[in-house]
Amino acid sequence: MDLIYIITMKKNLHVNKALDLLKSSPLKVTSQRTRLIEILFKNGDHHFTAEDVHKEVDKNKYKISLATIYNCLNQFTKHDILKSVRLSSDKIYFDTNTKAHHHFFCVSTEKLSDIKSSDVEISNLPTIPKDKKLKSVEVVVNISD
Amino acid sequence: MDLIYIITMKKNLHVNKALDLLKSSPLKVTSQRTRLIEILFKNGDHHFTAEDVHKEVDKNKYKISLATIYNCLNQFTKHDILKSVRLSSDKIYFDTNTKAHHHFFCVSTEKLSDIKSSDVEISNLPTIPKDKKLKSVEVVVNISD
DNA sequence: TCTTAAATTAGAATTATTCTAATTTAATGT
DNA sequence: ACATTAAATTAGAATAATTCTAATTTAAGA
Repeated sequence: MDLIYIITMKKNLHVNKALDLLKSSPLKVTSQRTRLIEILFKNGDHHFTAEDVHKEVDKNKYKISLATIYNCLNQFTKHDILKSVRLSSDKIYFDTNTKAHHHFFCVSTEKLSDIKSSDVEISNLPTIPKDKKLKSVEVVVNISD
Repeated sequence: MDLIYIITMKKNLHVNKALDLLKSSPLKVTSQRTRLIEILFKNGDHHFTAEDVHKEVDKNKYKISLATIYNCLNQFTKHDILKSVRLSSDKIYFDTNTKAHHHFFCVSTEKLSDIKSSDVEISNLPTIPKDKKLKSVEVVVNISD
């Protein structure tokens, strides 16, 4: 009995980290947000669209409306719990890895995957136009089957 | 009178190049396509959305439907007369420069501009996943006011 | 000129996403 | 514990860019 109890207590590290980020953000900790974080972070770094999340929510028989899914993904992105990525796709992708890094995008499967930072290096950062400030540098390597 | 005639004959180099591409493509040369190319290429390399083109068409009092503008931009892209670019924007951008190159995107003004190829260099191209083939490498430097 | 496949068009449809406005809830102060 | 209030959730409507449909027109080759 004690053993079962211990196993139940064992929480996923990535989930806990994301929950901590949520707690230390100005966002309120709601059951929807907690459940979404559990779904999104349980398998470590990965990539998904709002529709992917919607399907996973349904599969888990959670009742979280699509509007809430969009709200949460956007709020999480704003507060650095997620990162969003735009590609040659009509959908917005989200990434649990919020650190600066780059991506492969397979145009056949529409799947996104990380490029290790060490695997790509930009040797000549171009000069930013006068009066503008740098936001981010995104490298997308488009691949196909 | 002869002089006026000569000036009228003087055609824009970029426009002529694009018209030649159209002629040597399998696409039919229609008045709509010719007019669009004249509008798009008259000022050399630049960037625009379908809506930008729609406004310019209206300004020139041409009657080209929005459906045709979309059809043409897509066909031109497919046949390498234009190139399309996706960014952290809900709109698709088109570029008269079809050669491989990179972009600044200003998130404040939503304007796209070219980065000279010589101004950015990727020193370590990451290893493409097995069974996939490389399509393109796109570097977007997001900037803001 | 005839033929035919391609192009154009208006307007409807689609799709991802955002908005609205009513209801519920979390967190704070009493 | 309880009341207050701002934030969150929700269903469904709205939006906006883009694509589709199906009827008409046109370019280009026989």
